[in-house]
Amino acid sequence: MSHTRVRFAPSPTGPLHMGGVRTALYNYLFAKKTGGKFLLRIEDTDQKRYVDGAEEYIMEALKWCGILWDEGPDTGGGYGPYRQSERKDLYHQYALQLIKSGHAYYAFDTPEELDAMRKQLEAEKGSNPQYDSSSRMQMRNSLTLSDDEGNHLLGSQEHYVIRIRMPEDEEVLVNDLIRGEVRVNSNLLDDKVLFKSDGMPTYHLANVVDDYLMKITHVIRGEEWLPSAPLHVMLYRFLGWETATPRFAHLPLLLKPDGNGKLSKRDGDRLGFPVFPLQWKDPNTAEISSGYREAGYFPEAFVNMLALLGWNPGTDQEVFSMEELIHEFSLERVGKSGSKFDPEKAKWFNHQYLQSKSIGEISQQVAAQLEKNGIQADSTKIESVAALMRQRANFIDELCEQSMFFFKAPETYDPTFAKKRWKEETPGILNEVSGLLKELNPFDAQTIDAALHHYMEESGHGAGKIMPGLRLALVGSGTGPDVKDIMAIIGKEETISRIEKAVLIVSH
RNA sequence: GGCCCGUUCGUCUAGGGGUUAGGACGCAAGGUUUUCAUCCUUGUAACAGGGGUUCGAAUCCCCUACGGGCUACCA
Repeated sequence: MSHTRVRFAPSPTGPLHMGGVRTALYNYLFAKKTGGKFLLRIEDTDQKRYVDGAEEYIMEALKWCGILWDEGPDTGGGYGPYRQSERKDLYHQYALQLIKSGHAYYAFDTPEELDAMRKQLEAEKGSNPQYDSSSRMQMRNSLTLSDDEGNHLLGSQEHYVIRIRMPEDEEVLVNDLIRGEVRVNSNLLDDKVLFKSDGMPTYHLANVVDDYLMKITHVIRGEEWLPSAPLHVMLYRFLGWETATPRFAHLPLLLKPDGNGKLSKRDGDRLGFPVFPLQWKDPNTAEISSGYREAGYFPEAFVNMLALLGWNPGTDQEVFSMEELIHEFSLERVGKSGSKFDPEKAKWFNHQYLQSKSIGEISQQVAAQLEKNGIQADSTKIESVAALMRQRANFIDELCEQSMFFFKAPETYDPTFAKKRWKEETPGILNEVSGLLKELNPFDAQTIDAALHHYMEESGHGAGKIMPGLRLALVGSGTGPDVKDIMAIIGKEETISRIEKAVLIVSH
């Protein structure tokens, strides 16, 4: 059995959509699972739509996700170049080959003529105007023109395209790994342009030629390509590569969380979640689109979430490392129907990873985030805070936000909580507690806890009389972890000082 | 309009003739005897509709409805 070779072939027309990332991921998983190669090929045959920085963005995004290619524009490989614009000279000969074998022809129709044809056909037939076997003989092409005329036009620098000559009434079979056999009659297929007047191939020709030359064994791509798959099958046949036709797998689409339709950038803006892996700034409009990386997602969580959107292992397991995904993945377990993206579940995945990462790694990121907010602290303290606070958060920045009081004494006190829990006797109690805390040594959570309980017994005050006041003094609000843990982390001096300050301020 | 693909809790999904239709997210209630979270427990909720096939259909077939994709000298 020959080695599997799959490719991800994005077009550098902008940032990579998360649906595109998922396509890349499934290709990658399939390649690694089967011990094959994963290649990255840039499909930049449309120079009009080329966007500066898009190619770099795609590569950076894939790398961030840990989706690494074995062959690609930067890494090279035995089948390069991996940018279609650099393969430009390759394609013409195959178009020519098709013309010679009678499977393609030159067409000279101008855009205006094509437009007129469509309008006329629409009027005549009521619908479905196509450049196909039924209409091609009414157009200006090498089939209808005399050889002399045709040659003259070709020689006179007149713009022309090369179209496939779709045969009449033939059944075209696409064998799809996900959907089974899809049959289409060739009468429904039109004479698609294969070679454009600008000297570039269209996607259809280029992807078939490159897949063949790059020895691609499996084409795993989005469902939007299913309608043109029969055309690609025909191309393999006409080029004489029928036995080398790759297996196809058309992936279901990623849908918007509400309503219908595929997930778009608009939905992200509207519902407040990123649809791109990385932040992107449009070089033309300067418009900024948010990314998962900048939103605080771990790449592992992002990838994990994406993997489960359309694929499942058939077990209850939901958290997967990349290694596990590679081990478990199979195209057979990819679903057929589109998946609505659920931003809430995405957060849940990040929460899972925030819990399972090492304290060291979490602390490092917390420290970096704190520094951005102008806070420096020693790593031991940050580690304690991270360990105590991470289970309450989904993201690093959320963790930091909720942990600010560890590093800065409260300047205001939540009035609602104060009104409810700060009683007349509270200052007195807090003064007693603070006096007691002064004597504690060591000042750790266990000792503090014991002292607090001892005080409760002695004084007869219940926890409800003591704790809320302490919390307000330490945090400034009614939220947070156990007060004894807070005290232990901020230390004796700071604890005493915050209590004294609160006693002074909260009671007015 | 035409062609193609699809349809199980609100969402992601398991299920491949016989199940109390399972899990997860979300939501709700209770618990962890200070809060807010986390966490644990419980609950909530689905086979689009109609015909077949069969002793028996979520599972197989057909039709309808609905949804989506494609229908460029874009990918």
